[in-house]
Amino acid sequence: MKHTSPRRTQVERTRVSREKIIQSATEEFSKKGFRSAKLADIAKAADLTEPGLLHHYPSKTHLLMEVLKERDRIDSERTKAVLQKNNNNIFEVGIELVEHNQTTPGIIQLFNLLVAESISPEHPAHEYFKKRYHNGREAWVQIIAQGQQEGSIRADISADVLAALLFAVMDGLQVQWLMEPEKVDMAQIFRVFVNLLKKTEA
Amino acid sequence: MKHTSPRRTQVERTRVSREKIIQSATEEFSKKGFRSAKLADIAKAADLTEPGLLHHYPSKTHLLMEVLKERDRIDSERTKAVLQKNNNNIFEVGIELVEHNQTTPGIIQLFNLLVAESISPEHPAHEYFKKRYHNGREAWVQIIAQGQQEGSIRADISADVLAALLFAVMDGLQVQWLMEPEKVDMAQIFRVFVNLLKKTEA
DNA sequence: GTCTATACCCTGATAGAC
DNA sequence: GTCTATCAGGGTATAGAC
Repeated sequence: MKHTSPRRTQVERTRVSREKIIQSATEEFSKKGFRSAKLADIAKAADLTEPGLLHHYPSKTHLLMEVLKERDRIDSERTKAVLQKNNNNIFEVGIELVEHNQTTPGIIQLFNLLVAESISPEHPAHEYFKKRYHNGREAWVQIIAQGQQEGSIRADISADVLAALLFAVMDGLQVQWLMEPEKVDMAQIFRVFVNLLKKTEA
Repeated sequence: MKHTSPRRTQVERTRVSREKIIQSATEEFSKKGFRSAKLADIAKAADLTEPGLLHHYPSKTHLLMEVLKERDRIDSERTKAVLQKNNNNIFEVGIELVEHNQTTPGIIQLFNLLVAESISPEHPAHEYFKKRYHNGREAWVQIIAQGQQEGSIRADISADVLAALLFAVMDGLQVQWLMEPEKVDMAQIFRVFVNLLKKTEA
């Protein structure tokens, strides 16, 4: 009689492998960026050889794109949940996002590094990040404009400019935090900034 | 009789070569970052072969360090001049720096990319940028604290936090600007931010 | 100071067996 | 689906002539 207990279908095996690969790839890209991360290292961390990995993702670039897609999926779910929970309140939404970011240094470094790399037009993720930044700013402009209409956000500065500043503060604090994690409390500093955006009594 | 007109001493030839090398290296590192910039390309742009370049700077890492040293020299001179000219007025100093940055996209991208790469402790410029950020923030803390004592800067937020925010806004705006140069006016947005720091009438 | 030639390693990707 | 073997290409750095 055949021993059957830790049996897996082909599809399951594939799913498990791919999950491990994406996870390892995310880590390696976080540490080294796209260009200097090595397929061999990613494969090793996923308990595979290089050709084993390439069976699932035909090239390094494909792999990067899958990593980004997966992050998008996770992040957009999170953001949607936070927005609903806080009823589009910019103050709470922003703060909650920053607080959450402070628990995932790896992911923050991944984006920080890939954004910098991808400024060159030849970079495989160039268009991806251009769009991401554009859409991200647009989304904040909407939220801020809404807050201005409702009277919770100061209206003496345009929503465009406020969104750019908010975005800039988030990005900039991340760099400082990655440099000196123990000395920079992103969430605390961000809270102070958000208070600067509140409508002051006339 | 010997023809002597475009004659150069050895020392002069060396100086000219090195200047060209540093300039080319700065450009290549700006475009590709340290890890994926190629010595051959740098050499070519400086009208040299690779071994010709390596005669002056024994390794890629040495070359990077010289590029950074040179930028430091130039930047610290500039900053000193601006500080004196504006009598340590944080508003004018910051704005003038941002305005100047907006004319040198290459340099901004160089630092943006190297900072991101150098978060990994193994990166040759890791310590360099850690120090640079630390010192940079310290310098701004001093300037801001002075402004608070003089009564030009709001004192309801600590100088530490204000410096972190100022630094963050500068860095963050740079990324947005590199992404969409035509859509982001760093200086204009920065001016708005600086106004948020001014002391409000009681 | 600069060159040609070359050593040598690393890396992404392919071929083909199991 | 995963492996071993291997290739092709590119990258830093050195040796040694001029």
